[in-house]
Amino acid sequence: MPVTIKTIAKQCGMDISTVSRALRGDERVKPETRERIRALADALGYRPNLAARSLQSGKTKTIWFVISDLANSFERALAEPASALFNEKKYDMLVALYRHDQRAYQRILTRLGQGVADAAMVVPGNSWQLNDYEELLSKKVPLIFLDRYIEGMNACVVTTANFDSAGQLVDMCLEQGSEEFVVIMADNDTAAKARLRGASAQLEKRGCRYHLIPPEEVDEFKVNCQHDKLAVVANGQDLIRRFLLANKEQLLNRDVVLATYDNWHGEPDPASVVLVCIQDFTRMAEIAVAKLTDALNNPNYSPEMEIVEVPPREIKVITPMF
Amino acid sequence: MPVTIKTIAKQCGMDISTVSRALRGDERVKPETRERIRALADALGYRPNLAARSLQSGKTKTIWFVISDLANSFERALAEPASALFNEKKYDMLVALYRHDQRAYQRILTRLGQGVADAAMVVPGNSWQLNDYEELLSKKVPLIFLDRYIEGMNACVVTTANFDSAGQLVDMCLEQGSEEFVVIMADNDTAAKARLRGASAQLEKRGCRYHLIPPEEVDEFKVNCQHDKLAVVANGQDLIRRFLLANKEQLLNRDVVLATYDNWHGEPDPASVVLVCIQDFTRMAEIAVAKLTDALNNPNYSPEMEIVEVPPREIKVITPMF
DNA sequence: CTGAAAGCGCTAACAC
DNA sequence: GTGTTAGCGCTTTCAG
Repeated sequence: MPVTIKTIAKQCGMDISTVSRALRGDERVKPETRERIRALADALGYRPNLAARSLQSGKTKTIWFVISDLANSFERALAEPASALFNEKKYDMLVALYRHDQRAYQRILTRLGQGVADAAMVVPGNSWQLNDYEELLSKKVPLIFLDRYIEGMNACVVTTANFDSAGQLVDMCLEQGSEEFVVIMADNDTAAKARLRGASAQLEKRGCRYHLIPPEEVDEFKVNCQHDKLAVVANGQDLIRRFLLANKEQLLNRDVVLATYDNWHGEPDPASVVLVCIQDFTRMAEIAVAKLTDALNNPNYSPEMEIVEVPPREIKVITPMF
Repeated sequence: MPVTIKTIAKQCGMDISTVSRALRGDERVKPETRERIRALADALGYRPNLAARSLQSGKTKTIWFVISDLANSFERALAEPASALFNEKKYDMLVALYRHDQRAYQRILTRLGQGVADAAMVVPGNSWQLNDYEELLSKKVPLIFLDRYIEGMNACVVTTANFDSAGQLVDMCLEQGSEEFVVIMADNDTAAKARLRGASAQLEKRGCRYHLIPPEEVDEFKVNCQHDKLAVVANGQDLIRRFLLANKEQLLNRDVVLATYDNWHGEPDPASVVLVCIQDFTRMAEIAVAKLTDALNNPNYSPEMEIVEVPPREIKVITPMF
């Protein structure tokens, strides 16, 4: 039998309400009895039943961080600082995975609607609909979107300054001498869209020749370069590698610069330089957590559209080690 | 006001108990009324309150997957299949991070003791103590350890066949012609220990010259090679790269083979070949989930020491792309 | 087939 | 300073 406040009450001949008060540090309980009760609770290994507490209070002191999977460094880099920050504010943060699975994701939203968490941070999939969230919005579950968001949705969004950073990457490639560009970018979510627009806008502005490759075609697309110095800009190392593989011959005698986001593993080969735009995960986590705790502390919270753009932390320049 | 079974009961003039039964598909409710009630519940957007349900039942239908952070591919690769498998069995799986932080980890164990989850899968940190778990063990919370475990603990463990796989890697390096080995491996957890033992045992058996480098020293350790064909065996790409960096000069004119676990990003440079032992994450997840659901369905479950060793899925051979 | 009632563990308004 | 009581939403006997 688990130890409840009732057990404790019996053992020390007090009423359960006194025990409850003592354990939660209510001023009205006489200091001695409070200590006596606490000591007893400790001795018995008492643990408050969270289900009961949350049934009573309507709160869980839990936040869900809803993401597709753990493949993307963005989500991963965010999870750790966010969890630490929530812990400081006496919340537990848990990661829920929807695995690119519509059913799993509906299930998570349903759970949130059932009050498993007091609020949620979400990195949505790119086919998600506004009306999936209607229930949560109407229940006023504080919600914050990270990186990308659902268009038309009334919620706070924390995202990297994607348009600007893509332009910055283009300019840095130019500084490295690039004369022609390959841009491999999707436009299936708001973050990708902004990057794509940012890169193209800058390239137009600089009057550069460039090729736009949709990620689906990267394995077949044969690029037709006119210049010797090529830059490849893409969302992630994997896309770049697949492009390079598909265009091996073209690239053998060319000077290549690569530009991407978040991560580069290993040598720059076959490029001379890799530029990596590192997003400011810590800052984004801080902002998201602050916004969410504000909402939680605000009794008449109501969702409001707001987009917070966080500039990248740095653009890392990776050169060969060997 | 949220919709409860009471709301529904009032609206259709039935008792709450009937509504409860109808919603959970109890045979005793007349099919018509059952449908009527269900339709009404749907229309009102009823969502069962999980806190209430779990207070009543003592169950949460939730599993926690407790890991340090999302940096290791092992934990990440496990999370997705495990979460899918649990969903199939009507459980929600959530990832809890302890961030290499003793307090965070204690907090998680406390929560588990408070019944936030019906069971947990744990990848423990390497300084964890048996007595941290006493409470959970005594409360008979089903627990399963993955990859590594707490020595002396009465719990089921699912791990890769680390001893054997390390030996296999050594042999495959030999097949590639390696004549001398560098082994960079820690011995601070049971999995690392097994790999270290496995590699050394095989090297002894084959009579190979080898150097053992503790990970802490990898950045300074200057290896003194006698042969031209060197193999570097380590837990992870990062350690290997740091070793290579620290021993650049030594390696310039040597033929190098690298061997590691789980992942290799990018080109093999400066090696000719990288051997990557891929653990069988799906299989491990399957076993862990099966064991755990068995325990959950077993009314008189009691923890029992058992180590399940899963052979690696494959040893991938990575050769240069360019 | 349905209703009445107890109770899961805890909190909080209200007594005294 | 402490006890009494009602109730959070749901499940589950037990009656009828």
